[in-house]
Formats: sequence, structure tokens, C-alpha cells
Amino acid sequence: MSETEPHTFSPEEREELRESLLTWYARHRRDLPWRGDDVPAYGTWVSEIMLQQTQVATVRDYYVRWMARFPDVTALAEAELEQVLEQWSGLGYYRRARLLHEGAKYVVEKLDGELPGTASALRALPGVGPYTAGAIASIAFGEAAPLVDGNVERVFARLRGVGGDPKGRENQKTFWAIAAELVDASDPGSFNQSLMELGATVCTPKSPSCLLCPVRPYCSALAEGDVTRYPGKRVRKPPKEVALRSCVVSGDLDGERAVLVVKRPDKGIWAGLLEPPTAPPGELEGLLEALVGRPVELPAEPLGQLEHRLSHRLMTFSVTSAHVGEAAEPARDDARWILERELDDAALSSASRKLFALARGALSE
DNA sequence: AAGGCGGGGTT
DNA sequence: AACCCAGCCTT
Repeated sequence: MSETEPHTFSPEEREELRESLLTWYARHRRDLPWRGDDVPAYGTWVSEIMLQQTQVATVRDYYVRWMARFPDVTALAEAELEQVLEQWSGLGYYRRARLLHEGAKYVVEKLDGELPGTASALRALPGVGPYTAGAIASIAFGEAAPLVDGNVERVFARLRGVGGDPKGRENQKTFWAIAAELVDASDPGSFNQSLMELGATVCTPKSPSCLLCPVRPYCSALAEGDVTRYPGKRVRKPPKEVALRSCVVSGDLDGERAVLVVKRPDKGIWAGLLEPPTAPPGELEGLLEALVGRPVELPAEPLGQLEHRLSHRLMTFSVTSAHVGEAAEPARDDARWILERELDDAALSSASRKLFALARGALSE
């Protein structure tokens, strides 16, 4: 299903749309830590990477902590990957953190610490695609670069009555063409953010507030009557079910309680993060023996089951625990002991955090 | 062109 | 319980 009508506005409509959006944005924009005159281009970069497929409310605190820990591109470039992952822990899509780290090293080593100032040059940075390049270029550098994200897709689909899967090839071309046609040359950063802000706060997926919309006179979907008909449905595969067993292994280290963690491989899900020993059912005993250097006795009954839902996987963990006495150096170099009180600051996925919490809760009762 | 990659807010 | 989020990269 593709739209064939032309998606162009008259010059007068274009100007009225820009004006309406910019005026609305000036009044209704949310106060966010990455908005303000004192935010460096590096801050815009960090925020835009964090905001990929992640909502503003989730990013907020992560951004503030990140900027305190890595205040500039040099600080980030000089950090170890594991420190970077520690700051990203819980935010998801961890490849973003790796690529941001690689990008920082590239900027420091090859670009003398200066972020590129155009969308096309920004594309050279790892993790910076069409959207992010347009966002940084327009917001941090004032380039009249267009941008399309999930919010903008919805706004345009309704404004112009574009049906079908918004991620479809033809629809994407349409949206980017509209964005390029409309982007305001005098204040592209505010204009682009006004579109996203409108999508996030007014032109929402389920119950849009059309009465409050600054561009309602131009909205084709509203004129038709049923705004939520646009955009069309996205097709998604159901998540794959995965069963795993985990064992929280505790031991004594310098008179303190420590737990055994294994670093995940640097590709695939949760790449480079730490986790309690985890394996498919039937393989956990072998893994533990390889890590500890001798067979580990496991309780007959698990402490509990833990479900972890991702968009593409439904994971079920059967959780057990074991105590091994003295914490001897693990036989494998991807494993090590860390003090239990250091777990909060470790580079864990949210799933691993839940696993450790379950074991700690069960043991202290 | 399709699939992998996280986690949580909203409704 | 769906739906979707300031997407990008690999295959």
C-alpha cells in the first residue's frame, strides 16, 4: 500500500506551518537537561545517541550522570569500555555505548577533539545514522538539515494522510521529503525539535490531543475524522522464547562477601556486560565447574523463576545460588569476583540486576 | 530487505 | 497486554 498523492505544501502553507510550530514550541517545550545555551555539541551528541529508541523520561537521569562522569569528549575517549558500559547499564541497546566510545576516540585522535559540524560529515561517526546526523547538525550547529524519527513519522502521516507501515521504503522517502521541504532555515534546531515534541506530547499514538494542536488546520487525518487511522500498523515478529539457568555464586574475599561474574562476549545480546554464570539448562553445571575449578553442588530446588521480556526475546531464567567458601581466582579470564557491595555500580544488564536481586533477597530471608 | 539489539513508559 | 519510543548496523 503506497501513497501516490503529492506531499507538498504551498509556500504559504509552509510558512504558516513553520510559524505555528515554532511559536507553539517556544511556549510548550519541556525543560530538559540537554536543552540550553550551555550544552556543548558533545552533549547534544550524547543525548541523541541515548534517545535512540528510548523515551525522554528514561534518558533524563542517565544523561545527567553521564555528563558528570564524562564531561567532555576527551574524558570519554580516555575511559575504559567497562566504565562506559557501567554508565550505560540498564539503558539497553549497549552497542550505542560502544559506538559512542569509539566515536569519541575517533574525534579526539583524528579530528583534534572537534565534532564535525554538518550532517553529512557527522555520518562518518559510528552509531550516527540519518536521524542522529540531522539532529546534531540542526540542534548543535544550526544547519538546515532535515530529520525524521518515530514521532515525526506519526505527525507527517497524520498531517498528510500517509497510510501503511511507516517504516516502509516508500513511506520513509515520503517522510524525509516532507522534512526536507519544511525544515526552517532560520532556526532548524528548534523547528526539528518542535516536530518531535509535538509527536511526543500532543500527536501521541493512542489519544492525540488534537484540540491543543498548533497545526490542526493543516491536518488531513483530522479532516478525515479518525486521526488514529494514521500511520498504519507495523508488522512485527513475536519474540523468540529462550530458557536459561543462572547461578549466583558467592564466596569470601578479603573478609567480605563477593559474587562471581562472567563477562559476556563482545558481540550479540548484552555484549561485554557482566552477568552471573548463565547457561542453557543442562550446561550450567559444566560452566560452573570450568569457572570454579571443581564441581559445584547445586540445590535441588531453584530459588525462583525470573522472566525478562525484550522486544525480540522472551527469556526465562531459573535461578539458583551456591556458596563456595574462599573466593579463589577463577580458571577462566572472562570471569572474576566482585564485592557484593560493588554490584550496584557494575556493568550489568537489567536482567542480571534482577537475577542478583532475587538471589540476595532469597538468601537474606 | 530483513533481522538483531533493551528496557521501560503509556494506555 | 499492546504498542511504541529523538535508530543503527549487519547480513
